[in-house]
Amino acid sequence: MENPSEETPTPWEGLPSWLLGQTANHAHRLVGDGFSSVGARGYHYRLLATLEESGPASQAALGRRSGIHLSDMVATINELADRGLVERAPDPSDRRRNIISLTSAGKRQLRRLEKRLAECQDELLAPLSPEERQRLTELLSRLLDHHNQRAGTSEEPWR
Amino acid sequence: MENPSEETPTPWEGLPSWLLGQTANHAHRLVGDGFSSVGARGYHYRLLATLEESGPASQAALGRRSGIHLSDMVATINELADRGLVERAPDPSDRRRNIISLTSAGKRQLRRLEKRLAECQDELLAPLSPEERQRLTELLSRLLDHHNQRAGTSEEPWR
DNA sequence: ACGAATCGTTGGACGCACTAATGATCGTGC
DNA sequence: GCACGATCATTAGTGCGTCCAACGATTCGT
Repeated sequence: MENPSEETPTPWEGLPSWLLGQTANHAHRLVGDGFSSVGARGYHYRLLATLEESGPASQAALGRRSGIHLSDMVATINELADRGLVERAPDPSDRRRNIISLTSAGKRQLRRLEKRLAECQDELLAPLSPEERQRLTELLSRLLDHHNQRAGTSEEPWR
Repeated sequence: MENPSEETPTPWEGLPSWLLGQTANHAHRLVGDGFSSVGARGYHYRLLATLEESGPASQAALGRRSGIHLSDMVATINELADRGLVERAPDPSDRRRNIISLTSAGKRQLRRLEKRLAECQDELLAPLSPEERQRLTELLSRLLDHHNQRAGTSEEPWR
């Protein structure tokens, strides 16, 4: 939002959905800036992290594990491969697949991103005490679980 | 995110910034769906609400009050004007300006949107008790205030 | 009267999420 | 053994929200 100068409060300003969205915006900007300061963005971190924790895998598998849409994997991997952080190699046992793996440069970049990320969490939660941070995290987790569940169950009726 | 099916938890899943973003996503979808069920989107509500509370005004003024970028006001007003919810008239006293005003159809639409919005808040916070809702709102407000303040102060050095 | 500021508008960008369509390739049921 | 359906990678395009750069037209300050 460009102009935070508000004399008269707007009707939507107190709504939880608005509060959530705005706070998430700040968080997003914080994290995004942190990432872009080392030439990366969210998808890069998510892919690198997934790659480290589950080892080399096909794009589709990585997409499932990281929650990145298959369509967006292509560009993300292109970008990372261009920077030499990741390698794309054909799978000899299944010619449809590419096997993506983390290079050592990729690992170093991941370390950098993790560091930035931790710093951002702290900046984000700066005005909150440790107990408050804990409570906020717990409340958000509950909300998220609830809504993720709803999303999962209504799609299950396949088969 | 397309695929919430995760066996192994990912490293970023517990981070406040992630929780915030995901929850905000659900909220955004909820509200967006609510709005689109009456043929509107977020900017429409914000503009209509601003219009009601501050009366007819120029696009620039409305942009400042609603936090909608001047560039985006054009399309928003076009869409609302096409639906007859808003009227664009030249300002006789300043030919640069258009004066935007709310029609009665616009007011009715605003009522609908407010109703949907309230329903969405409830759906969003469904798993939380009234006290928890209160606490969440308070924590988020604190965070938001903190970060909005930071944004405001560093730009002040005009004049 | 002149330059600075404001107003509306256009056209573009970005990040994230998602849909649809295509051509390869694989696997299974029959 | 092979046809059909599923899976994989890729391209292209949508949507929302946010923002930037540039433009002509107009008005304001001095």
